[in-house]
Amino acid sequence: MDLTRLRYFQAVAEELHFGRAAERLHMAQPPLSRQIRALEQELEVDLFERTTRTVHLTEAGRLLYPPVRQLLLDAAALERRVADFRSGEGGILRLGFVDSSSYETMPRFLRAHRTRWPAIEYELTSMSSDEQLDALEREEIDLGIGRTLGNGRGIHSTLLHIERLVVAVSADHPFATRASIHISESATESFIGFDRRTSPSLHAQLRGLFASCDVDYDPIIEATEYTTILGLVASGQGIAVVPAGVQSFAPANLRYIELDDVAATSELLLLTRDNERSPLVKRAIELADEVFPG
Amino acid sequence: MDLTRLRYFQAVAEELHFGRAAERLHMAQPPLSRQIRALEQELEVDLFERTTRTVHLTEAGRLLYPPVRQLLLDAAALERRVADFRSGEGGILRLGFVDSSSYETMPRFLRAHRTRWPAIEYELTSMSSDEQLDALEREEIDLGIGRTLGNGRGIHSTLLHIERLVVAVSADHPFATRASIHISESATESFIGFDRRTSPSLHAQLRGLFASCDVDYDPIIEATEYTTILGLVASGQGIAVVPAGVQSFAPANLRYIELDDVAATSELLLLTRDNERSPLVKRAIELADEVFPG
DNA sequence: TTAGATCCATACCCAAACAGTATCAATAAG
DNA sequence: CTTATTGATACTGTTTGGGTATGGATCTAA
Repeated sequence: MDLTRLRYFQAVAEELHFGRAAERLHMAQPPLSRQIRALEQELEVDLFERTTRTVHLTEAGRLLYPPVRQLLLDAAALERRVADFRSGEGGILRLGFVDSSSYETMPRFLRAHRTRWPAIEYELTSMSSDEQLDALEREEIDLGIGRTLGNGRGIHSTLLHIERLVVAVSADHPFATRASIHISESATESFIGFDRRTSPSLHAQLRGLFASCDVDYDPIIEATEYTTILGLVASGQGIAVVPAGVQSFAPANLRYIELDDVAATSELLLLTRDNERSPLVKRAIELADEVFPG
Repeated sequence: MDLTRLRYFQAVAEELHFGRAAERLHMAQPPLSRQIRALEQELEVDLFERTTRTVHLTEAGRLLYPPVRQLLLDAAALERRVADFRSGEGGILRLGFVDSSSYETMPRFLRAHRTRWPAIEYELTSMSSDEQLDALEREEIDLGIGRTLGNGRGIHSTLLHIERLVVAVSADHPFATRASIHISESATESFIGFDRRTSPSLHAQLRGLFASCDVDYDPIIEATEYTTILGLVASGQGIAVVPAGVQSFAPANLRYIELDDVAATSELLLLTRDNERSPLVKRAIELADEVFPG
């Protein structure tokens, strides 16, 4: 079965006249008649009932016309898709993002991007910052939203947002009534943290921050999603240090406490390959500069 | 754009190896390579990035793969559709039915038919019995559910159901408290009836029935749908003689009264062309005999 | 009734498309 | 440095598809 023949079928089915259909298809009538015959023999059903004066659809023809029409429309859509891609209006962006960005920054970026380029499609994968750097190198993603600079690995980064770190505690924890605490006060706490194997650089960053206040940051439970971490915190199994962005995830018995320490921040970065040549990615970086100034 | 080339594209995209893809397509590798090149030139985009050792999809290739796969699945579905038709399991039945059958008999017939032949599609058109006879002759429908025999017009009929005629009156009408009446009692009533231009034979039938009791049946309002007629009756603008089947349509202030006259019946018939050769229609008649015995 | 017009089908021809074989060029592995 | 692997190229024979000319059937009009 061949799209050309289906196009011929559609034309004849709509005109119910071989001459006019041939004209519409910019061809002569005899080859059109022959192709329709060939299609009928291929399918082993008659599609038209013809006398020398009239043409009309058989039951099989009526049965086939609607889906054939749809198939041809879909094929045309496919061609438009290619045209969109060539014009730079379409394409596919593979975006990796850290789970903690999925509450604020990632949706905000995506919304702005979709508004500007509605024909572009996305392949979204949640992954840690370290996984993003690997995935960028292996060309498995085009864009990352993460927290780790990829210096010396051919990774370009654009600052999206400097976030405060906050402490998540359950509602019945002594800290819950405080407006803020110092890191040094948390020396005796049990921590719940992001999985250190998945995200070693995040772990190292927090460990360094806490060490500067003489606190040993060594989570007793680790998870790979913030909903898991915060659920464990809410059930009173420990406290967690998290980026401020996740605060929009607010179950009933969970409280977020500020950290007084000036250094308690984390940067969300837009990560791309240094040698990126895709205009889609370049324009995405420019858009990020507009949407997240400073 | 050609389905064959899209099939080649799909094979290479899935195998990521020209040799294996060619094998899968039962062809030699060189023509496959050439066809892929031709497709790329036709679309003016590169679909694969190839070295002499590796093949992988470009962005355009990734963008195209899912819809191409879908298009090929749709094309395969089209072929199955034809196969279903040839095997007699599929097809399209154009069914005309009188509005009054749409409350009981038509749905019952359709349910039985769909259960037996799930791959068959339907084109349902509400039309009067007389319109059905015309439509059958003009081959615009294959099957009719109506009340008029098409004797001498090459129409075959199968009895589905003998229905009592009943009288619909509004709740505050004198007849409303009666269990039954005689036609002769309705001599002074205003009638609301089915449009006589649309359905002359139904009008003639009722007129004849009432004349045998010396009542002049001459509706003052006529409509082409029973919901309209019964709405007007419910609002007290007259009474109507209707087949018992419509009683399942029961608004609050509407009452149905039996007719004592023995002749007050109407037959629902399955109408087909006498010279019908379609096995679909023949089997539909057989099914009707099973589902509506007697 | 007949001449003309209309319309789909058939016959024949040529050009373009396509698949096969043989072979080349580039790269990776030992 | 040799060998195996893999995609690209060159060349050839066959198939496919479209064009022109024409035939045969049917409807219309004089």
